[in-house]
Amino acid sequence: MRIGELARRTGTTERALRYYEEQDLLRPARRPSGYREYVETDVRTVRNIRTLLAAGLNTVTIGEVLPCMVTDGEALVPACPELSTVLLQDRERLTEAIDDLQAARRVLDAIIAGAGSPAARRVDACQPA
DNA sequence: GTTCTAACA
DNA sequence: TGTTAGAA
Repeated sequence: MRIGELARRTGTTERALRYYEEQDLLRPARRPSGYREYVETDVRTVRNIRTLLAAGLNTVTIGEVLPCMVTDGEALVPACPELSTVLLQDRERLTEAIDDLQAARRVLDAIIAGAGSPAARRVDACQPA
């Protein structure tokens, strides 16, 4: 099938599919015309890629993990034992990212709270934006 | 009408 | 990632 059909059947865009190929997540063959030719199993692969992307994994990690994943109906299930460590490591990365964002929010909250102080009365210093 | 590559107010 | 231009 060509890129348009795969995009339709996976709820993605052609742009995304070309990007996945660029990241070596998909290896579609080429027709003499230059058009990409996808196989039936690519439908499932693309769905798995999207699930992993939604889990916050980057394309490099997805490339490593993808071949070790088997789908059980709707669920993606790890098929290799070493996989759990990679996934747990990524979970830590997400936890750190969350901590950083929470710290940023605390700083912003402090600034917002300052809006009520006397120093905030210098309206002449405010630019219309 | 569909896809391709390349590039970015 | 969206979008678009220009070509096949």
